[in-house]
Amino acid sequence: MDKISFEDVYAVVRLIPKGRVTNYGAIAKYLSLKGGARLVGWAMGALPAGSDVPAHRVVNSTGVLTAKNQFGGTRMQNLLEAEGIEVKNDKIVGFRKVFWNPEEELM
DNA sequence: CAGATGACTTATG
DNA sequence: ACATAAGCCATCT
Repeated sequence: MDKISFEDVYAVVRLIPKGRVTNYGAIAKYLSLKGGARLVGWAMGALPAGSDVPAHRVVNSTGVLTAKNQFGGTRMQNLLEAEGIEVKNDKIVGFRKVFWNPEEELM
């Protein structure tokens, strides 16, 4: 595939270990989409409900739960806390520590 | 085909 | 530190 598609993004998101999070830019970069962070977000937005894709583990570069609004309330934060991720003020505590870099972990 | 849109990122004032 | 602007790519209208 020359261009990325939903499944490419989903595949990476599915690989995110429990208790870890990543950002759109990292996924985009892993897919060779240097500045295509928006595409990742767009793919997430197209993510059908009931999918086995942990979209709640994907946040923006600052560790803020930008997608919590789309999850519909506190559902996203609840899921993250259930995995051991601390969330304060819609922002992930120690984001740099729980950050999961696909380029480093998957190589 | 051209313009608009988006769960983003980085740089600049 | 907050606000604004520009850059990025796939899809939609």
